[in-house]
Amino acid sequence: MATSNRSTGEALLFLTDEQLRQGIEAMFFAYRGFTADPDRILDKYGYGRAHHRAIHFINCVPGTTVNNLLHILGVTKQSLNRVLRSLIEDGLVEVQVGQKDRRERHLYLTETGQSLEQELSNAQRARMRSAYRDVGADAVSGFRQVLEAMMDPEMKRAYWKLRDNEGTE
Amino acid sequence: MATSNRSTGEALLFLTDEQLRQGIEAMFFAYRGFTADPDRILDKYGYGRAHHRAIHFINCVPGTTVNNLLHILGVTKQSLNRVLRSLIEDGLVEVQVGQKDRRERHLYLTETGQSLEQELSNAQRARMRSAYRDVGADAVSGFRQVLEAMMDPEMKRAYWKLRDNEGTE
DNA sequence: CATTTTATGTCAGTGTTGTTGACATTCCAA
DNA sequence: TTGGAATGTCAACAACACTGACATAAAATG
Repeated sequence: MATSNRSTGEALLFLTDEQLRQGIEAMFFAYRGFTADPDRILDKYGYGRAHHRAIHFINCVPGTTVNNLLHILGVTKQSLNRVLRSLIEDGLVEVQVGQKDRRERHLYLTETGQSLEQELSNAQRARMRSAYRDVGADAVSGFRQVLEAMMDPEMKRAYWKLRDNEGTE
Repeated sequence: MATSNRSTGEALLFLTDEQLRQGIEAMFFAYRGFTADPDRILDKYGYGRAHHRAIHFINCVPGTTVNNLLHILGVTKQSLNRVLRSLIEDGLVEVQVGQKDRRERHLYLTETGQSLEQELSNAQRARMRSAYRDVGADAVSGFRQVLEAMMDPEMKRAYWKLRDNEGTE
């Protein structure tokens, strides 16, 4: 494997097993940093990462249904339900029964929920902004390209759908 | 916050809250892709991500001690011990009492362990290689720069220490 | 040599987050 | 109207992280 990479010449040196291994480890350590700040905040309120993800995407797509959220987050409805229940009980998330289809539950952040979302995303953005600023626009563009190329096709669709929502609403 | 970004002019458009939010979501979805292939393999053997991480770094630094691994992985010894015990029982990891300091346990992959490590890292590298190839060397360089800038300083040291080990051994 | 520190391992208990299984509700179509 | 599909809820369980307490062994220090 390594030799076949090398045999293709210097132009593809960035595809050696060693380079790929370093990329894998960089992802591992960077993701730890990526979640570290929100984790500390969530701890204060007795929440975990699952709560953060739910809050993030409800804020991103207000009025989304449970089923919709399920697919974005990639967990079972039962797992999501536990998280949602505590967020609803604590008054961070509001539920509206669907008007067209009364099986559906539409989810919204309350003011309290929005306030926590702000606290979380401010912290996460601060780290991201600092990293972006350190490396410059070109590196950021490369970063985004690689991440997108690493996603499962299904996740890529979810990712673009979110970006489209943001653009049209 | 958003307005303060915009007021700095077009040169820093990549630092808008919206750009940062997209970066955050890209990290989330990409990390899911990043772990998806190994997760499927681990499932076959009844292992989880914790086992993968241990196997990866034992393979990377053969003879590492438990304490060393603890710091790299950022988990408690109780948590790591549960994972190591099952890997040792199943004959994937071998333990050698330290010769200089007999309190230390040095960890090595057995042949079986190396074989699983190969299976896992081949799958993970395949996705990484495909992503790298899609976007080219420049984008990969940017990717690596941003990841490194996102790490906690302590993690950055661990990351570089691993890269140095690889270079000198 | 006595004491302290370090490295490791274990037991018990807890919390978050994922899973399945069972079940209720609602909608729609045959 | 009856049966199936979609949606959501409740209960029980498993994986894996955590803390705290404790045991052992060996190195380091006085």
